[in-house]
Amino acid sequence: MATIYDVARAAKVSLATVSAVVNGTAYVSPGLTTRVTAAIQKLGYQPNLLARSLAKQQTHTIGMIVPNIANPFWPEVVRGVEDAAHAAGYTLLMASSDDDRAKEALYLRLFLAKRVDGLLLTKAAGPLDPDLAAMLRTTRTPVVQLMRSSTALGGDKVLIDEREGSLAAVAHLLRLGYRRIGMINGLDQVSTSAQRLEGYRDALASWHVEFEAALVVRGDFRVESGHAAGLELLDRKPDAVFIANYLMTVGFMGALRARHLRCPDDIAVVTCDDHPWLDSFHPRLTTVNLPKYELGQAGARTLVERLEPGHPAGAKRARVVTLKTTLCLRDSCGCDLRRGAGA
Amino acid sequence: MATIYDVARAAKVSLATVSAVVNGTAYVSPGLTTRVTAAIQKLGYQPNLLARSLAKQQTHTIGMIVPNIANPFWPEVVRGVEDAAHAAGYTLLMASSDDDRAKEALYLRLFLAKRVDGLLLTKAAGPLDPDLAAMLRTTRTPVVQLMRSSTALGGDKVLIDEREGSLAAVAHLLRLGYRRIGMINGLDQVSTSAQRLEGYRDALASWHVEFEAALVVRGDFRVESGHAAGLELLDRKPDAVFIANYLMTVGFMGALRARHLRCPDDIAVVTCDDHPWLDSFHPRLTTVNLPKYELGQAGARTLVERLEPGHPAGAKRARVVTLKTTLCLRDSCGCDLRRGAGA
DNA sequence: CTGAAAGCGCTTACAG
DNA sequence: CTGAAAGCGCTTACAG
Repeated sequence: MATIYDVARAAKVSLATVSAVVNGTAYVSPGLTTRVTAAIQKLGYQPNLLARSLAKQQTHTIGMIVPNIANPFWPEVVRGVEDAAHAAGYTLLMASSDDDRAKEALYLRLFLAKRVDGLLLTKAAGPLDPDLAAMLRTTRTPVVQLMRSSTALGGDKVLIDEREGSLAAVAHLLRLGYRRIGMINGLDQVSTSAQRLEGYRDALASWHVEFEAALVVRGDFRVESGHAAGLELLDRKPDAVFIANYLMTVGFMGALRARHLRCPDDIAVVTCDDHPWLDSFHPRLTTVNLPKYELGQAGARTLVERLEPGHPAGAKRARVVTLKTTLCLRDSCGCDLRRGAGA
Repeated sequence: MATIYDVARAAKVSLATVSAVVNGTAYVSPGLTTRVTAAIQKLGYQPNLLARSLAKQQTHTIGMIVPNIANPFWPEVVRGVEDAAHAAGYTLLMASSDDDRAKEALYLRLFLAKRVDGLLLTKAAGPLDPDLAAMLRTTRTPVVQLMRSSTALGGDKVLIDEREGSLAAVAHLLRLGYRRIGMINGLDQVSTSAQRLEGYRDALASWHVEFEAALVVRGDFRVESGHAAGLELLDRKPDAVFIANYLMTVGFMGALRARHLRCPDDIAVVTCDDHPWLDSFHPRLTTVNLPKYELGQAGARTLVERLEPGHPAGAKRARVVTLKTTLCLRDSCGCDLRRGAGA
């Protein structure tokens, strides 16, 4: 690969001049400019961004850590990030933590060592290694928390109003007349799980339905856990169930089949996270639609704003943006069966 | 951040000594070693990988370009890549091309400028810019082609035997007695589309069913195109249809609803790409299961092998590995309805 | 076994 | 407006 030296030599100018025309960072006379661009053309010169990054102390790369890219919730979020990041001139380093703190720490250190300009983090279940928190602080690497909020970390956050979404979902079930509403929640020590539980409890409370601890069981966002949680929950004879994500709902449907139960006839289901294909297959799921793409997009934009000069970095206060959900009514809640029944 | 200079000064040794203990690249006496490690501890020194990369001409980063991470086919592939790459000490730069050649070229140049050690590329529809092909060659950046094979590019390939998968799918439909089998294929100028069509035609041929060009319509892998293609195809009264991916099948199901047709009662469907949730919703799709995770894993491993020394880079011939599909029988093909009917 | 020096390919004051 | 020089933070021959 040709270097800036080669170009300078070919154009018979100095390094600084080449750099100036490449970056448009200073006026260069038309004559020299054409000589330089010609040399660049001829040599096929492409600036080495590694060297540039080292010199400028800025990589134009952002690191993103999600729990698991293979969980269908995340790809759309990543796409939002990718589009917004790219539009602002940033590239994306990606990794999955599997909600494993050790893995998360590993990737975090790695990304820091690679000198990403900033991080988009969906905190793995549990606290953040204090070492890491300190490192984040001393390196002054901005991190915006995405989807999940950890108190171990300050800074910007882009979240979804899970409490309200869950409340709406459970209130809908209550309105339809269901009274033994189970819940399959996500991992403990994850902020969304706490918020969803809160929404669930608030809905029950406002309908004066007593909270029954045995009706909420915990999963880990994966299919198998939804299946296991479902079997456990079904023994307690709920008439409806609210599930924290799609993959666990898939598992729950398997549990239903194992018990020869039908949805929504025997039991109603409302779940979090909508997908284009839910319309086409039965039972058509009623869901709390989470704005995935917008989440990623807003996250990346927030990070970029924090990164770009012009915003006196230290001066700007932490920002937290909260996106709204919408309830997406279909068949699995038993709307059609129950309409009016609970009124 | 502390630099290697700071460590050297604190430990009262030279740079080379610090480098030697950090990298374990040469013997250092126990005394100096402890002094150095103590200094590293005390200063919280983390090597700057950017500087290292520049010096070593090696970033331990690989770039991956997929058509669209939000298409549910890709996340699992990315996960396979991520796991294998990370296991070998590589980080992943990711981008979606949207099957847009210009976007692909942009990302390719960017990744090259960032000096990725190698690339995992699922070629966007259409040829590769000759400039880019030349650049890939002169920089000697290994690229392994994933899922799709472009003749514009030599080198390693990790593919799926789409022809055989499609043949099995269509043969299954023929065996059940269907004779007017439509096809919704993917984008033109994409190798998988050609192979799937080939499998479709071969199946028809071996059953002595005449190929009817009007029965194969083209989509672009997205939901809307499956819907539009479906409406078009349904006018031609097929009794079964083979669809090239999941998203288009989702769109096709919408077209079925619009025409008040049921699957499999009125029309049978077999599609490519299996998912955990297909078991839980109706109609339960019969699919050609594509080994997504394995594809990504094999791709990353192939690339890493090409990258690691010990394998005389130039000497090793291009390798192409082809993964097998399996037919996953469920309800949408009408197995239950038709068993024996076509025999 | 250890250290001084050059080099990786850029950017950016600072003179002229 | 243009150029020589130092610096970004490492690695790696090469002496000693």
